[in-house]
Amino acid sequence: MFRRVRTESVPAPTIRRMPTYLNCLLHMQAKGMTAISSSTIASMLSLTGIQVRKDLAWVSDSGKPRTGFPIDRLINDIKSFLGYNNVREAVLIGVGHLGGAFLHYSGFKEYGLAISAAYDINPDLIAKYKDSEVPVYNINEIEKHKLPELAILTVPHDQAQATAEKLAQLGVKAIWNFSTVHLNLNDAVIVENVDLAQSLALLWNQYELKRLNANG
Amino acid sequence: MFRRVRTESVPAPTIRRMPTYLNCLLHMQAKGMTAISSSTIASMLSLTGIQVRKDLAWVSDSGKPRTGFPIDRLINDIKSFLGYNNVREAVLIGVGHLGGAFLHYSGFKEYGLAISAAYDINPDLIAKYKDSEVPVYNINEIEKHKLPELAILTVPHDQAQATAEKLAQLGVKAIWNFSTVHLNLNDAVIVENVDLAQSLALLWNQYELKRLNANG
DNA sequence: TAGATTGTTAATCGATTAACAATC
DNA sequence: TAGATTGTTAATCGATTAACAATC
Repeated sequence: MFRRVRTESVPAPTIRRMPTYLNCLLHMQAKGMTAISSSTIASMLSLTGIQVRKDLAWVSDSGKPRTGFPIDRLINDIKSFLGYNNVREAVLIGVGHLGGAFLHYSGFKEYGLAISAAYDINPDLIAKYKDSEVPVYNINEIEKHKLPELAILTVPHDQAQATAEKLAQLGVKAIWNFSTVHLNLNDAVIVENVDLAQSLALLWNQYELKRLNANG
Repeated sequence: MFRRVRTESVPAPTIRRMPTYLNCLLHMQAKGMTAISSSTIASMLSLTGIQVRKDLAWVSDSGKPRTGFPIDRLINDIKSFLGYNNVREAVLIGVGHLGGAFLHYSGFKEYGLAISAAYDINPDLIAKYKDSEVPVYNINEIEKHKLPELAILTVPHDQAQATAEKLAQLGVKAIWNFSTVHLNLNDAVIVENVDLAQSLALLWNQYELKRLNANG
């Protein structure tokens, strides 16, 4: 297991590509491969070998001239970098359509993420998940509980800022924000936004560009 | 309505920020404001005035010295850029947890996106949405239907590539890919990936960095 | 050894930031 | 008019790509 002494921090684009590399490697591992070169990875992911090598150098020193990267070890190095080898607990705030889907979604545990409890303000939704494996509490009770440092925020946009402030007050250190609202919080709290509209905007822009080019 | 003659294309980071600007402006509009300066927008979104001005220059020429940007017109210019003023039809492929949430989600229509039909391979899921407003068909029937050019792909990862190939064959030009698989398709098809693991990786990295700094 | 593939150092490219002239 | 705020042109910063030496 490789751990770089982090004087510089890993570039954000590199971090974003890591789960993609991991996925690709798991696929090749399942196929029985034991080693792979950067250029093979690159061609599978529509990248360049240089970029793959530079990215992987941040998290692993397992690359060997001639043979490339040993898949098992590289997978472990990436998982370790991404924190998948430890379990991180999180609370889920809001169990509407999206939050409800997360409550059922078993995939998070592959990312080392475990939802320990969920909260909502709506008694109907709380009742709906009465028999859920993850307990769903009324948000009024949240102050009675010891919270983990990570929260997943899936509340309607008009409640996002107020809820986030309360979470920060209760000791939450990082918020995975699925509302479209930009949260204004103390710098001590890390916020990562997931906004589908951003992704859709990129898709649409490319689509239109291609259409315009095609039609002269 | 402003339309730049696109010789250069809009930078991706700029495109990604557009929905955030729009959201902020809608908020201020609801509060009764009629004009706003780039630096006010910037302070609300933790950006700089310069960046906001440069971004907005791509989609609007409504900025005026002394008074800033007229909110109504700017909103319209951004909506127009993002394609929210027209309706784009899309098919939804896969109605599991995430796809099911999308089927109910009314928010897409604000983005000018309308799900015209959904498909799945699982008869139980098809039956579950028997009375859904959006019809859910068996994917075996998909070839009988005329498809729109946009597809939302929410199938399990082991079916993603094959399904995408079929969609491409049937004339789909753009795929919004929620599976974690990198799709290898003809260049004619645009693919935009949404991978929660990428976002989680960024969150986690920041969290760890801060923790390491705090603990010396 | 020879040669494929790595990691590093330098060059390029693009986005952000700074400086400032234009203008309502 | 004076001054606040815009848009533009230049400088900086960071990521990607290229060139190449190191090495198994």
